[in-house]
Amino acid sequence: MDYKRYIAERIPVEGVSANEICDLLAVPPDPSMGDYAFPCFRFAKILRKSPVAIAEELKAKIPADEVISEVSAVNGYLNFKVSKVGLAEGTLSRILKEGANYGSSDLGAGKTICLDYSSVNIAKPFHIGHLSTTVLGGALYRIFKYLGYNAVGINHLGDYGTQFGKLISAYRRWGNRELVEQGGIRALNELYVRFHREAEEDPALDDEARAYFKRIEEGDAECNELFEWFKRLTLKDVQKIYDLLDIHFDSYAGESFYSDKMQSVIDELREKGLLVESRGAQIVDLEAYGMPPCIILKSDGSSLYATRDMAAAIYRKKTYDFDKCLYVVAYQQNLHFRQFFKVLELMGKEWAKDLVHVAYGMVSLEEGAMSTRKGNVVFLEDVINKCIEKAYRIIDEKNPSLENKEKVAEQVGVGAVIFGALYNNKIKDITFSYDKVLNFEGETSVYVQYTCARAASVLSRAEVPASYEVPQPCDEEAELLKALAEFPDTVRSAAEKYEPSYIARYCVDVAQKFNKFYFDCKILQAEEGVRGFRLALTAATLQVLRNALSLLGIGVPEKM
RNA sequence: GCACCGUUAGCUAAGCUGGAUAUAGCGUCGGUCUACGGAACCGAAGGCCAGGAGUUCGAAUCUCUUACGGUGCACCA
Repeated sequence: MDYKRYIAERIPVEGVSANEICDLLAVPPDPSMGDYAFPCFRFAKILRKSPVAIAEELKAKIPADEVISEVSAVNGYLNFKVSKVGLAEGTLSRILKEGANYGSSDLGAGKTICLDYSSVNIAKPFHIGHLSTTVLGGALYRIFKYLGYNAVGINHLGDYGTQFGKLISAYRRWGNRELVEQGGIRALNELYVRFHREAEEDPALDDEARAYFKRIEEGDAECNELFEWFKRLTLKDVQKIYDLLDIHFDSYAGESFYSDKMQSVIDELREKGLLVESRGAQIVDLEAYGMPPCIILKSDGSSLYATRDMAAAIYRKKTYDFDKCLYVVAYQQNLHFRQFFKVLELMGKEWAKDLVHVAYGMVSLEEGAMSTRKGNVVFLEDVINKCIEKAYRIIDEKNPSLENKEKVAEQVGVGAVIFGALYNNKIKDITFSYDKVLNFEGETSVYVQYTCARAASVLSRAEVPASYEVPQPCDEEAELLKALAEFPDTVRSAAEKYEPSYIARYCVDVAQKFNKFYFDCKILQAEEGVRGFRLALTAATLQVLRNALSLLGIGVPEKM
């Protein structure tokens, strides 16, 4: 049940609706003060009474009942305690009944949300700079699905541009079939890095690359065949990582997919009189909006990123009729998104307001920024493998007899990588360090998984009885119950704010509360009349943590 | 120069639409301790919430401003 709502309906303040009161209800800093608090300060002026007096008067008007067990007036706050037995019964029965669906809803029924994330570049290996978009997008995708939305995951492949001319040039000069077949994407990357190194000495290489790219565009069979091969290799390589991270897409329509869909955008811009010539290029002037112009066509007549993105947005609207379209892309591209969103708005697309740039902070190394061209990158595959290895070593040491250690080590190691990327607000920059990712203590996924393993271990020794008494919960139990009851709200606000970190932090909060409970209260040896309840509480905790972690793409081993 | 973002304990961070003594983890020091899994639990030390001004009964939170840091600003994506 909704306690806030229940309480709000019983607070009689003249001229203030239950809805407004509900919004004002807060949670006191210390549970001993109460479960909910109503601050009376802002009514002092209207009612011409002191907040303390208002609280006292309201208190007199609210009788305790089977839900509200106590009302008190303290320093202008009206504090409420709710019946813990009621809280326990309601929360536990709901979680155990709904199971894997606890926290889900039909909030988004009938609505479609497109999510553009990960967007790998062909022939470039996945490095830790791609982790955020992939893992954030993947989590949001699952969260929205969980809330009943029709989510469309789009991997907007970076498969268009002169860099592919460079790649073909490098391959022709220094590569061969065997080399690339054996070395895969890393071999391609080395060719690419070498091209840049040599092009610094010999600028003629750049001309050659441009010529090759032109041939791709013109449909030259040989060049396109090579390019398709590079594309296949990249997707195959990256799929390994997507499998580990539990990432899925419904569409792989990338930049090249839109190469024949840009002309109509250009025509429309021209028709609407938005396109003007400037310094030889075709632009949309955005000075009135405090932005530099959005370049639509270069002076040589070729298209740009913004043009393709607009074509893609229009295509997506037409194809999916989305209610929202999210772009999970680093904040460096902030201006670019503001520009092309504005141009679409100027074109009269009323749905331009539904385009959202979900910006996140950048990842750098302790030595500074990463650069694929210069070759100083940390490959995601290496990071994941190191984490899995470390997990394996620890399992081997702590629990040598564990079955399927490899599988468990994978869940633990991969979980650490995902969790590390999702634990903080997405906008914050991250300095990557192995020490941080490989830390398995404290506020980490490993701590949460360990908590699950403890709960699962208890439950493997005793089942939750079909019916059980609910005693007056102690503080540790009550705190845990309150946290469990919050899960549906947490999922909703994570979706609203596009912040999977809310869920990650929630997991740690629940785990901490469970561990406190676990330490202070015996479960299996509890006296009759308490044991069933504690088993149910344990089962409910495990269920909620499973649900929460699965939204992040993290698995829960039974034992570890 | 202009724009956007950030600045909270030694380090890494929470703090939702302003509300009661600012919250965790790591690290440090001390304790629980022979267990329903110690990858745990408890306690201590550690803070002019970058500086200043304003709005308000009340500001880490809102506004303005300064400083520092990051990012972006015309034919790359």
